[in-house]
Amino acid sequence: MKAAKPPKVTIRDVATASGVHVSTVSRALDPARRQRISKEVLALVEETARRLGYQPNRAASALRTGRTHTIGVLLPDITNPVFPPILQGIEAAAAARGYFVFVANVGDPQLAQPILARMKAQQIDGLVMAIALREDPLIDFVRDSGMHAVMVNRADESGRLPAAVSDDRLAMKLAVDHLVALGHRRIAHLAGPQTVPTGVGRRQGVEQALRDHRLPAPRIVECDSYSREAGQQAMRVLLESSGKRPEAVVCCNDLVALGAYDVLRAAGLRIPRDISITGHNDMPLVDMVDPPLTTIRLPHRELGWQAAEMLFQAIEGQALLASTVVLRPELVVRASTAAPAAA
Amino acid sequence: MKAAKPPKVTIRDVATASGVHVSTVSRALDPARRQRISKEVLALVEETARRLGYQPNRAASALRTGRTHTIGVLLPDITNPVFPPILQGIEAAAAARGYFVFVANVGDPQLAQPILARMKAQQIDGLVMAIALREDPLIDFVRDSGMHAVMVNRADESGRLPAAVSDDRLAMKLAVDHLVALGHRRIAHLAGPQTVPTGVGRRQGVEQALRDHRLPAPRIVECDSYSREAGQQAMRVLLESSGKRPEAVVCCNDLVALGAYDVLRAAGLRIPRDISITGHNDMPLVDMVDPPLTTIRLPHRELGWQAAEMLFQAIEGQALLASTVVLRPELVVRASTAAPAAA
DNA sequence: GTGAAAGCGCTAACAG
DNA sequence: CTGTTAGCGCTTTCAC
Repeated sequence: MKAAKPPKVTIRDVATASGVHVSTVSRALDPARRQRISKEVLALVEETARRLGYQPNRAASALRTGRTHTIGVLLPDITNPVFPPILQGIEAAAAARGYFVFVANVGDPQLAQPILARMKAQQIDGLVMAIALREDPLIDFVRDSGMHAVMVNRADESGRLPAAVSDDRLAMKLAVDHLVALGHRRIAHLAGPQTVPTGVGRRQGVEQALRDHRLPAPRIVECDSYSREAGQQAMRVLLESSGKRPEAVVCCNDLVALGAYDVLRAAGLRIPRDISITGHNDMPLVDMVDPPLTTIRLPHRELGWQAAEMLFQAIEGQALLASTVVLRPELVVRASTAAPAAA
Repeated sequence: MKAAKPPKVTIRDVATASGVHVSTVSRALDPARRQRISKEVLALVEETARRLGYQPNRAASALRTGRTHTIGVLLPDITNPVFPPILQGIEAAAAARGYFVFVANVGDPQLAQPILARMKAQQIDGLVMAIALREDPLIDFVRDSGMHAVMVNRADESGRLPAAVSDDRLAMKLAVDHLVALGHRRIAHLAGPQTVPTGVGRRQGVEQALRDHRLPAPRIVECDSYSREAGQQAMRVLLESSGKRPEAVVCCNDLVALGAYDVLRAAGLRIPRDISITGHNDMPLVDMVDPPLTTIRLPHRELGWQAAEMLFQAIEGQALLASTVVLRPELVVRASTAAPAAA
């Protein structure tokens, strides 16, 4: 039992009600060119539009102009806490420009292409991609489809698409510098999957930072994924490997660091007394774990905002100011790092 | 420098290429009525459509039919970890039916109405609302606008809109039963804001469960919001109030419980030795805090899925199977609860 | 089972 | 500055 359905009021109704032609109404209601309308008519039209409760029909305008004021966002997993703030940033930028955002979770990479096809059918004006592996053919597919697109969080190394990313190398340098300043020398790295740009970038960041300090190259164990389980497994491998135990471990992200926590605790080692640990992302609640995690905070929301802004620039035909925006991460020192026990 | 823009292929192109009329193509490509087309023509049309790379233009079909295959979702804050799984559920249900989802963060309740107006302009087919206070006029606004809408996570007590919710009373009963079984008698409750349905429901759940055990009514402190800060403040009030210290505290959600942790730790009290704590939501990482939090797990993803399914039923004109779907929460016992130290 | 024709609501030339 | 006209791509009567 719905209430009386509100009678759809169109631009035509507004036109007849205010005694002008539809095209005049169309112009009056478009901010971009209401200036070409006389003050009186403008006021009249706006008034009657409000009075009648006129709501423009975007579907009609989309059909005519080919622009829907809609963008798509492809995420691997909205449940992963790095993505909500990114999405929030995108959404905020979109709202500020009068755009809406379609979100699609692309759990299985296989689904990306069909989802993209459906988004094209919906006539999206542009696309923000937070997925894409290294050398992903999807990027070519997107470019060839002639769609405006940008990447966020994961850079496109080949530069085929604009991107907004955090500086992975700097992030790892911040972690290493901190550990070195505390007096650590034997530093290991639990690296992210080397199939993904961030995995590579962070590993290189650790390596470079250690070189800069003229310290030996880190022992590196690669994780299968950015998960706690993968972190556990990698930490186990690290502990079981020969040689002296590292004094500190730089982890590719917080979940992996927490996986390392699990294994170290099970092995009877204390953090940070026996070993220091750093993460990356500053996920919610990592300040509540035991011990609170020293990590790298990323400007996730800002990343989303910037990516969306770049996209809108492209959509609106302006020259892009930059093809890659790199934002600065920040070190957050907590209790999982300390000077080594024995000098 | 874009690649050559792909020439838009329309239904008309498919028609001429296959030597039939556009309306035939239209029918052939619509699953609902391709049956009225002869096998040969059907095959021919499908083949040429594929060959030309035809993509239907949803904007055109939307203009004609008034259906966009698009729904809107209003969230208070996607950054709050309860919402991503809900959104994921909604999105999955939508994708399964060929719909897309507009997400809007409604940080300030004042923004809800303008956002809604814009969504209407976009011709959304329906709306999932995860916002709405008790007695929220927004609900009337939505109903009066003649839009299909459902609520998720927060119920509409007045029954004006269908809803998918978790059973708040049962959730609190599970927590109380657990604490009573451990031997606790003096149980307090840090309640959620009583302006919000969940805040009221959970409080009533605690009260009822204690009555069921013939135990005294709980001491109750109301939190300003579902945040850690509010939890700290409420716990401080509880500790400073007169009377014997409670043996256990049932918190309205995990963040509030973690706020309680902060204050108890600062006061030199140990959990669970001196006091037991329970949460609600089973947020990511609450199993990693010190001590791991006993809490209530909600079927968030399922909630989103069910809400979306109800919405689609309404959109597609079927009678709703239920006006409120209530799903079962589940107790997750960890280390923040234990028998009281002294019997 | 298929074709013809009209039109959803809006915008973009082109006149005046 | 405003009106006229045409049509975006699709669905849907209504004929045949």
